Amino acid sequence: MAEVNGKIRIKDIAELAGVSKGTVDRVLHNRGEVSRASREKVEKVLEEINYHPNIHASALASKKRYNFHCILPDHETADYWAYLEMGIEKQVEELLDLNVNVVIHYYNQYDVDSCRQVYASIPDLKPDGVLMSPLFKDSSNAFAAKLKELNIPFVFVDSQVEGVEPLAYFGMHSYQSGHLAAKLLVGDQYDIKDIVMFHAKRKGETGANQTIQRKAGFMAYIKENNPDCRIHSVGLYWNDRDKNDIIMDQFFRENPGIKNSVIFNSRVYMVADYFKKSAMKDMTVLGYDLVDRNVKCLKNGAVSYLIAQRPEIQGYRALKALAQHLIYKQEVKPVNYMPIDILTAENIDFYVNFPSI
Amino acid sequence: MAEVNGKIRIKDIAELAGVSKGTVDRVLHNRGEVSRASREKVEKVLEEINYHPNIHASALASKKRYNFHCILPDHETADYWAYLEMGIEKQVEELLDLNVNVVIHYYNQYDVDSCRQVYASIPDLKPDGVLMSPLFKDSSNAFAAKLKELNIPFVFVDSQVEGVEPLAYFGMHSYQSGHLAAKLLVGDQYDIKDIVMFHAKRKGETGANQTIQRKAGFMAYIKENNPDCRIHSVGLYWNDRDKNDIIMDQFFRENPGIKNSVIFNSRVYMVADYFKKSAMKDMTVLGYDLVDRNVKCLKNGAVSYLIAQRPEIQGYRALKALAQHLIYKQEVKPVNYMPIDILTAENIDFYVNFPSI
DNA sequence: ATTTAAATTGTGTCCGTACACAAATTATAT
DNA sequence: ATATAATTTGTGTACGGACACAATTTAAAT
Repeated sequence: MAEVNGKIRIKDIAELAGVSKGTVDRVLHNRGEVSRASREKVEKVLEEINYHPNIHASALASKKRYNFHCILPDHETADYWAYLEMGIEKQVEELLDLNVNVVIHYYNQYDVDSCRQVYASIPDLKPDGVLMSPLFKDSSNAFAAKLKELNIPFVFVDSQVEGVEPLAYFGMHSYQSGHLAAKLLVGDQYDIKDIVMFHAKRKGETGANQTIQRKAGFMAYIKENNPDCRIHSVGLYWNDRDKNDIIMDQFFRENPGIKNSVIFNSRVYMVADYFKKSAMKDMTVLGYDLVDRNVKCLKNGAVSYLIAQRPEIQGYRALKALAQHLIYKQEVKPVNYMPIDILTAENIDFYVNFPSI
Repeated sequence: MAEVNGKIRIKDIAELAGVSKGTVDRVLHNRGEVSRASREKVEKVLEEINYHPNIHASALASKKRYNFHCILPDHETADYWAYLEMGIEKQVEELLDLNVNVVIHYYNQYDVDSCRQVYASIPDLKPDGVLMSPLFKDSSNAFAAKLKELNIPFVFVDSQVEGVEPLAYFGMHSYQSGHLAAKLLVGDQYDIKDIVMFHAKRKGETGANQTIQRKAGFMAYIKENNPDCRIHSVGLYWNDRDKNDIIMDQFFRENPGIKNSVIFNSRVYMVADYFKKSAMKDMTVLGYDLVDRNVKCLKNGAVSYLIAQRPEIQGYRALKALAQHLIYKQEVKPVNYMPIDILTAENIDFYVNFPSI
């Protein structure tokens, strides 16, 4: 039998220390001048008792106002970013009564300029904190440096960029997730000698950083655990299905018998659809992220494994990190790698149905 | 760019409706008598604006006191129940300033009587809510009925018992987790023709309910997807390592070449240790729950897969469910199946290092 | 029409903290 | 020693809602 309690308030501390509650307040929050004698009296009492401020009273009385700004790629409903944003919204609800105002800004993830434009508009808004997904490496780096200069704390979600330290990062350890992908796809089935890996044919500054890391982890695992296995790389155009069909037709004509494929992003449903259309049964397909179409493929067997990274929690925690730092003055863990979740037809339902926050 | 705000308080509603804040309060909380005219005026205003009570002010002003009682098996550090209890403690912290007092009672999970004794002691404590792990089916059922009769809401964690509906259940869908275990262990590797399944040789009323379900799901999957596969069942004594060695020695002498084994509880490390000791390499071993020793086995390769069920979150959410029901008067989802997490050497670190709450 | 009871409504205080401001004390200057 | 400034301390109010209690209105009884 264990019990918890103990209610001591500021006025109790004041009484015990023989000072006024104003002085206790000054000691607690390090504001205003306090004579050495008073400070010591209060600190002595604080050491002896264990005081927990009443967060509700504190929140209620606080006169401070905060403005947080979030910068995310524009997105569809029910895709990866939508889930991340849902997490943000959840945290917004909790921050509402803390006088925190949150604004979300969107940029086109295929257009560096749109992103730069958003970045440029932020400083004038005098944010108290910024949450951002630094898809564009260079621009994001420059913006982060600017925020650092302005002394505005910022957090990264989804991906990191080197150069400037954020208050916190929430996202996947991409390299390790590639390792896991390889383990799931071939594991120690040494009879698997060919794997096809699909990737996007894109251009520009666009990140891909995430997928590059994933791929690297994947290849490293294969090299170490199944060195005879060949990895075939095929580039696809996500927005041109007809072209893809031709590319894939040709590839599988030239490489029949390949049964294992992997895609390091959320477009795995496109590949799965192709296999379905081409009546290529018994393919083992692995991809990333729980977007609706992927979930469907997982359930009907067209995709064997999805690797997921709890985007809602990323958004929720990242925004919360700003509040913890600015409002509660708590320490914030700077690097937060998300769990790398493995989803199959057998466990997907419980994953999507369970409210993660 | 999206924004959220809008601060309307009770006194604003009162003003708009032309009544006093007391009346608004009565309408909002359905307490005391309110004339039809007043009620309608207030309700009309409420429909037009969107009022969100300030949870901090509400918590601060509330004069209610609550006593929650939790009933758990006694346990070691860092085992399944310890994690569940950590989740409870986390929630306790959040409930502290809501004037909620939480007491945890322990029983011996191998002794029905100790459990009955705890159950018997609860009603006198006049709990406002109860959280329990109903390992012992019959006794728990009777106790749940008693609580129902006393009109005390209760939640189940870990396992369910039929008969009496709890306010909420948080736990794994055992049957489906067995399915998943089978998929991971044999998947569509049709060359696997033998599997060994270890189970506890125990006696008494003790649940096992969970493991029975897991086993059933496992067998069903094998039967459907790999009907030629034979499942060998071996009973072990968890507290007698020497005896187990003899049993396993004999089994593997009689059945050489079996490479796949499964255990439907957290004692998988015992089996893994045996394999290690007996220099039986390349065994594929699957077990349940993230207890420390299992994690160690997973990392050093002695165990291939662990299936986990987020016990901290079970505890956290279950206790929270009581608060949501009693304090916030919110609806509570009655059945909450936890995600069924798949852990391997490749993703375990991120899982254990990520603070789940 | 009064009185009395019942129903309804309004007022005021408290919860624990933050913070502005006034009061008191101490230091400095003349 | 006194005036003045600087430092330190104490007091009071606001935050928004819960709830006790007083005040008022309406209904019932005589």
